[in-house]
Amino acid sequence: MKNQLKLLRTQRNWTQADLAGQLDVSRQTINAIEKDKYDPSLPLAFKIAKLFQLPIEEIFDDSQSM
Amino acid sequence: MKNQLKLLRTQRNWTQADLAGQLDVSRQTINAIEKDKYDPSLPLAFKIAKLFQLPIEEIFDDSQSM
DNA sequence: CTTTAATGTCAAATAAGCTTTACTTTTAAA
DNA sequence: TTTAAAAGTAAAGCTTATTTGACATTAAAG
Repeated sequence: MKNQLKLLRTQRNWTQADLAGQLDVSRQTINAIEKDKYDPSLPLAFKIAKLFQLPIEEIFDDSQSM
Repeated sequence: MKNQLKLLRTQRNWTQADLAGQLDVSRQTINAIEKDKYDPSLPLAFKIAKLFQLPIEEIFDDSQSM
């Protein structure tokens, strides 16, 4: 599943560690999601969407997965 | 995390097994999500949203979680 | 060029999502 | 009221998400 996390983060001049801090997850989790190692849990996806004030569908894109 | 899965399903007169079949998951997975035993993965949430043609935020509600 | 912050990655451990099998309880209809 | 379908539940096992800790690579600024 592709996502816009890196774009949204860098637009705000946040480091992976900054974003991780705001979301209460580890820096490695942010890195893994940005690098498409795995998808976030649904609750984490909600938290991300809320932080960026965007619908989940505008941040994550499942068009090829499953 | 609360969700509208049971409502959406019963509105269509689908059994848990029907829905599970369309989503390619087990009947127990549908039951567990409806009974709030756990949250679906993000890819499954996308699949559910696509099936019901609704935004994820209109099916799932994280207002109290995390 | 060198230092330092940021990013990438890996391994081991734990937690959460999901499956299968199997059984019990509820619902509803004949 | 019996029967069958649907829903609920539970255990064991597998997969994926997340953490921590550690180390390597990249970038960018002095």
